[in-house]
Amino acid sequence: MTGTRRRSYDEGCIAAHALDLIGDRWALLVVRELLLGPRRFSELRAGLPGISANILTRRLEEMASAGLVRAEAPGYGLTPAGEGLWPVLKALCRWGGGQPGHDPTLFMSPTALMLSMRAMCARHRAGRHEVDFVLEGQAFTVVTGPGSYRLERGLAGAPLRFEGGTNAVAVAVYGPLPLHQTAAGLIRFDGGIEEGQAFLDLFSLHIAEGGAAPVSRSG
Amino acid sequence: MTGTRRRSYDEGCIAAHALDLIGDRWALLVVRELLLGPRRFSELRAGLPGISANILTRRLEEMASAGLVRAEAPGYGLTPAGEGLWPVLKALCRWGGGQPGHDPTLFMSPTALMLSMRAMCARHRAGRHEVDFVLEGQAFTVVTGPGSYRLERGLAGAPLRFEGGTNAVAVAVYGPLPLHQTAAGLIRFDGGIEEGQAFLDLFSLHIAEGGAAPVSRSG
DNA sequence: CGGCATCCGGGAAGATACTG
DNA sequence: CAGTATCTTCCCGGATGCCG
Repeated sequence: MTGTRRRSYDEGCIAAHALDLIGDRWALLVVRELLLGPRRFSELRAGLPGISANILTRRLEEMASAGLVRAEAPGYGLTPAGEGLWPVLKALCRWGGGQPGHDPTLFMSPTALMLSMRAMCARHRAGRHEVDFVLEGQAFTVVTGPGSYRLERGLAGAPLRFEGGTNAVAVAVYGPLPLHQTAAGLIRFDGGIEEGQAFLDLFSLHIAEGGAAPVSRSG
Repeated sequence: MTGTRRRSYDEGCIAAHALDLIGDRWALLVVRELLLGPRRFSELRAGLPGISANILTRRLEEMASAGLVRAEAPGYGLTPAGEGLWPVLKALCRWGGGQPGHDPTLFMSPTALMLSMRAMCARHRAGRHEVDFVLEGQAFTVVTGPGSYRLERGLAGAPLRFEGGTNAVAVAVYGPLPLHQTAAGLIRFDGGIEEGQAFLDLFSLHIAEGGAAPVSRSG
């Protein structure tokens, strides 16, 4: 049987309502894995190695009945409501990047890294860059510009290209080492190293607070 | 004693890390109740009627050891890390407001309503308004301006003033009726009804994506 | 193999009663 | 007022098995 009546906060607060819909364990991480396009059941499992199959099945059912996910041709995709969760995930990334206890050596899915970069990019000072990524065989393209950030699956034959394990590329992006010291090791970098460094300099796990007003007063 | 080892997603993803810290049930709602200043244990319970005392105790302990909450003079307050969660809560509000199934007749805490308004205000087209609120005895002051929104506890003797039950005021703010039809009933409104309507027109549960202005319901 | 159903153990959530 | 103690309920998560 379906759970008939799911656990609810029973509040009129819209944040509580949101948490009624996507507050269950794994739910937002499933959204994360689907944000760049539909995925098959096994691909979802590969991106969420900690989830067990029956929990993923249950989550997908619940999220489908909540209107966030729908079964598609060979797998599952987000509905527009599900895609609307990107700002939530982005806010989580920007907050979580500043919190201690983060262990970048733990498993990271290619989608998770690419989305975290979209969340953490200082796009207001971004020049135009076209960058291809190949992370454990999965291809992505990033195009930055002043105030804009485009991220898609697939390759574009961009002048810059990173390839390697997701965690290794994450170290290149967020770690302290300059690109010319990183590239030789676990990842492969193609393109101009100066522009590659300029691109990587856009990303930091610790977001500058925006400068003006404290968060508690405005926002 | 402490839970020794808390459940974790064991991922390097920073969103997963964030959820490790504030993904537990009730955690973000506790943050919500504390965002406008410290609260006593009983005040937290009053703002979260669905939580039981032992769960609240446990959550506060865990959130304290995660560095989000600290025991203060008579109760509990947020640390800077905890206050940094406002963008997450704001994103949840803005997403949840557009999701079906929301029941505004359910319990709503004064803090929840005031924060939801800060999240949903179309502040880019806000004129300057000073508004006092008294919700079930709790006082708040809102000052809007173009692009700004200040919200604090306490009264400022503002020219506009709403008083009443939280849910009734929420209906006035988000509901379809114009102020002159609402005010007579469950809530009390003091001040110029035109300016009051202009103020209320800033708020909608459904955020227009590109910033297009929702239809005014004053006419 | 991909997807889903079922059974079971452990642990968190939840209700209630009680204590300093 | 601010929790603690205890009991029950339910969800999570692992293992297994069924069916396409």
